[in-house]
Order: sequence, then structure tokens, then C-alpha cells
Amino acid sequence: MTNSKAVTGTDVARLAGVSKSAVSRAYNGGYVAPDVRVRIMEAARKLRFRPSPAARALSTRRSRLIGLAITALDNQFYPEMVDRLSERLAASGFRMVLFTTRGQADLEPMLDELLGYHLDGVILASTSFATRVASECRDAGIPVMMLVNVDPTGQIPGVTADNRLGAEAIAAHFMTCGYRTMAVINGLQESSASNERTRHFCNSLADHGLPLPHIISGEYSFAGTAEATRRLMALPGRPDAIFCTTDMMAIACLQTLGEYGVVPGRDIGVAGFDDAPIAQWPVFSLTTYAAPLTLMLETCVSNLIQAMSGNAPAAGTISLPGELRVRGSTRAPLV
Amino acid sequence: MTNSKAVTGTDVARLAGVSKSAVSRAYNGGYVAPDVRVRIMEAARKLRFRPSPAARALSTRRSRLIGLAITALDNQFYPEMVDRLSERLAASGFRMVLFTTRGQADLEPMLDELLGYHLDGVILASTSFATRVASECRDAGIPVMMLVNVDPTGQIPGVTADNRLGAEAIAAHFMTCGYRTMAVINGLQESSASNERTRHFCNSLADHGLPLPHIISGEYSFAGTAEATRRLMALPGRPDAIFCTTDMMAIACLQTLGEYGVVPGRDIGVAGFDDAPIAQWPVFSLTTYAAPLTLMLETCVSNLIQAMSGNAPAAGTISLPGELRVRGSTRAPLV
DNA sequence: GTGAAAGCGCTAACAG
DNA sequence: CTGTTAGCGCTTTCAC
Repeated sequence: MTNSKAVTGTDVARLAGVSKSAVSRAYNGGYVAPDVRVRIMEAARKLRFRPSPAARALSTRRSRLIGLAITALDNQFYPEMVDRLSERLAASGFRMVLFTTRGQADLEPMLDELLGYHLDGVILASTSFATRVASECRDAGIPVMMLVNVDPTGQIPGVTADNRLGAEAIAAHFMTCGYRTMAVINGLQESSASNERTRHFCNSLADHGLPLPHIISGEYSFAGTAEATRRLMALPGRPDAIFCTTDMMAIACLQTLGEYGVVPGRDIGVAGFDDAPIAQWPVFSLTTYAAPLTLMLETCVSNLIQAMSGNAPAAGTISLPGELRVRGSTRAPLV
Repeated sequence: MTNSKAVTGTDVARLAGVSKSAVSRAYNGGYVAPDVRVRIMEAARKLRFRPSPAARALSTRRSRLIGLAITALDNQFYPEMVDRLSERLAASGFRMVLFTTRGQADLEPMLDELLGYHLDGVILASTSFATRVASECRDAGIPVMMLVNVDPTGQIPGVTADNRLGAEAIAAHFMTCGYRTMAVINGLQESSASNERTRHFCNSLADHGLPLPHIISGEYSFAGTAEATRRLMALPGRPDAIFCTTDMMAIACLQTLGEYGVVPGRDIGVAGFDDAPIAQWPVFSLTTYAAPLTLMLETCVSNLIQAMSGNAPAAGTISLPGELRVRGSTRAPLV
């Protein structure tokens, strides 16, 4: 009801005995005499004035809204990311509007929405086919950053944990632990992160003369990973170590191993990637490669903001080094 | 760059040989001759026209944006909620903008933001002090719904799982299992959900002549719950069953119990509330009261939408019954 | 430093 | 059914 008589800048101007423009300036750090500014702010407070974002947006052609396209939040690594991203964006005066996807079907309509919302920028943390969305956004003139899952061709700017370094660290760790028969459970084809982690892990083993590991997809789901784990356990030569390309899958793997009375860390080695909060839970104590989340978000956001101000067109993919966290799911290194 | 020459409705009108208003009507289900509509849409497609939400919002005074205020997403129950809420909102043509809070300090600035964004509606799933925010929103004329945590006084409309039914179900289950010395680990003072669950659990025990359980706060955090669990285990008369007011805390409790070699389900009973996805993970197999999430979200959103259309001022709190899910963290009922 | 005036792109009466 | 005419509330030259 109070809404019926929304208070506008004009109202404030009248009460303060100045012009609309003065009010506008006062709100945007323009030139305003100190005393006048005080009068304006006082009037604004008295009237409970809040500038209309719509009007401002129409006038400035900037919505101060950033879109975040992301796949289902069931990967335990994402909620924290969303959380902190929202916070970081808020710190720069931006708000996050959420676009969730469930696979490829949603892509077209989401694209429409994304483009239709006239966002100032878009962050693509989605797994599937995001590159396609990214180029369309770019064509529409809206700055994009890919996060975690990046453009393999490097055309679209993006930020990710250093998958090569991570995969190598895990591989090296596995080797020093003395594991010989390794396997990897990876995610979906469309995930650059999963692909790269798998590829570099394999390369690393090959470099050390070890045979190619058995590779099987966990499809980024609990059920898929459980199934993959079972298939691995049914193999003639059971693996003695499994590298899962995300913590979420590693944790599903860990639990499925329980069905075989096989104890991770003692009877088999399991490692993940990301260092999602649950990785360090006592029941899991998962060895993993920690993505430098803070740095990733900072880099992502600041680059996006820069791109929005029309500056640097921004380069390709930025890979940020993380850190190996050895926990109980892999056995102690051989001396 | 393409942005420099944003295509407007006028451009489309010109190309289609009609007036701006015709274009507007075509986009809003107004009266337009079929052939004219076709011509307009074709022109729009050719020009890659997308109506400006800012302009539309300015004109209609509706942003089609719904704010979701929520505390840190570390409670495993929330990500799914956010996910599905976003989806449900999208289905009705609304987008969700996220406001995350970390305790009371953030309240004031968030309130400013929330109000400043001229949202069409607000959903408050935040734990802390949300009632205050809610009334301010209402005063500002923007419809609000509280979710999960509701207004204890019933002034603000809200939707929650039926905490009484849930707490009673857990209590009854504990009793049929033969547990005698119970304890509850609850969350924070400001959480209506936690308070009600605790209160009704206690009442239920009292009704059956059982002594008041030991109550201790887990502060809605892993560390806090671990500490609470340890304190409980150090008690002279160790509890033989613990009711945690959220799954998140129950899971922390479960893990801490491991430090004492006490096996949940065998040596002690543990139950939670919510049925977050992880509750059913094999390692936890947590007995819990499942909140009817789908129904809650549907009710929340449809009531909010109704309120936004200025209809029913909406009543008080709606409590929706959930379902007890007995799993391995509590022992089999006595015959 | 401050005000006047002209839009930003769209919707919404109101005529025709 | 369609075009004309006003704004929606804010920013932004451009004079004063």
C-alpha cells in the first residue's frame, strides 16, 4: 500500500529545496556542496527514498546485475562457491541472479533468458555446453567469464584451478604411495575440468612408465559413481587406487567401497579434486587437490568487472595453482 | 560492441511497418492481428530484438525479480532448496536474486539492498532475525514469505515443515526404540524451526512421563555440534539417544560419536530433521523427519505470487506435514 | 556548484 | 484492431 506513492528523487529534491539533478549527483558522487548534500540526504532519509534501479538502469544502460549460470548445486563444491561469489559481487555493488540448468535441454531457453535480462555480465560455472552460451553472450556484447569449466579452445576468458598441476600432484602422490594399478572415475564429456584432470593424470603416469589407468565415467552423480566403482571392483585386476575428478564423486566412491569391505587408505587409495568442505569430514578424510577458491573468485570477478568497463578484452583461460591435501583416504607414502 | 547499437522496439516497429505499441502488444499478449504479429516477430528475430527489462520495469513498476535472503549455504538442506526455488520461480517468469547473510551484522546493509532493489517479492529463508526484515519489507509494500524459519508471532506469512508433527514423530520413534536418556542438540536462539522442534520434542517426552532431555546448542555449525556432542558424552548419565534439530547437525554429531567408539544405531540413537540429500548416504543412514520440500516451495511461491497480485493479504504460518524416515542411525523398535 | 531539459525503451490509456 | 500521446524515475550534457 505504501507502494502506491513511491517516493522519487523529485520528492526529495522538493523537500530539500534543490533540483532533481542535485539529488542525482548526491547519490552518484558528483559535485555537490557539503551542506546541500547533507540537506538532500536528510530529506531522503526522512522520506525513506530509495533510487529506482530500473530507472537508473534505463538511463545508464547498466543493471548492476550479474548472471550466474550453474548446474544443479548438488556438487558439494558449488554451494560454497555461490555463497562467496555472491558476497564478492556484493562488495563491488553487484547482485547475482541465478540461472540453474539441468543439462542441455535447458540451454536454449536459458540462453534467451540470460540474454533477455540485459545483465551487465555473466559468469558461467555450468558444466554443459557452456562454450556455446558464452559465445552468444559475447556476440550480444555482454562480458562473460567461465568458471571451473572453461573453454577448451581458449576463445572465451575463464578461470579454473590448475588441472594439470592438480592431476600431476595426485599422480605423484599415488606413485609415492606405491600404488600400481590405478583407475580414474571422471565426469561428463562436456566438462573441461574433468577432461583435463583425466588427461593430465594419465600423461603423468605414462611419463613414469606406468600403464594407462582404467577410465570410467561417474557421470557427476552419486548413483553413477557408485555404479562405476562397482564396475571397477569387479575388474579382474582390481585397482589399488582411484582418482575421482571431483570430490563429490570421490565421496560417492568412498562410500561404495564400503560394500566390499575395502577400507580406503588401508586397502585402497582414493583421491578427489576441489577440496569441498565435506572432504575433510572425519568419515571421509579425503585426500584431494584443493582448488584455490578465493583466488579463483577474485580473479574471475575482477576480470569480469574489468571487461565490463570496456577495458581489456581479457585473455584466455587463467589456471590457478591449488594445493595437495593429503588425508586418510590414501596410505602413507613409502619411505 | 554490438551493444553500442542496442535494438529497440522502435526499430522493430519500423522494420515491421507498425507502431511501437503494436510491438509492445505483440510481446504482451495484447490484441494484434495474426499477420501483423507474424510480421513483428519476424522483424524482431531478424534484428535480434530483446525487450529491455529495465524499461519495462520502469513502466510497469514490476521487476519480475524475487529476492531470496538466506544464510550461508553450508546447511546441506539449502542448496537443494535454492536450486528448486529458482526453478519454480523461473516457471512463473520470475528470476531469483540472491542475498546471503552471515549473522546479524549483515542485516542492516542487506535490508537496504533488499529494499533498494525494488524486488517484486522477497523470500526469507534466513535464520537470523528475519522477522525484523520481514516487517520492514511489508512496510515498504513488498510482499514477503518466510520459509523454514517463520515468524513466531504469526504476523508475517510463512511456510514451514510441521515442526510439531516432526518432533513428535521423532520422540515417538525414540520411545518405541526403547531409548530412555535423551538429549537434544539444537541450533540458534533466533531460529524458530530449531526452537519449535526442541520444544515439541520435550513436550512429547513429558506427555509420556519421561524426564526432560538435556538440551545443548550445536550452533548450526559442524564445530559447534562436535563440541556439543563431546559435552553430551562427558555427562555422568550419557544419553542413549540424541535428537538434532537439523540433519546438518545430526551428521556432525554422528561423526563426532566416532571418537568415542560409539556406533550410531547400535550403541546410541541419532535422529535429524529435514532429510537433506546426504542423510541417506550409506555412511550416515540418518533417521530423520523429511520436510515436504516440494510442497513447501510450491506453497511458498504460489502464495507469494498471489500476494504480489495484490490479492489475499495472506495469513500466518502454514505448517506442512512431512514424513518420518527411519534409517540405520536409530535401532530397531522393540517389539 | 547547480538547474533545465532531453532522453533511456517500454507500457498504457485514449482515440480512431 | 492499431496508432498517438504521455509518462515511469533517473542520469546527463549544457548553460548559467
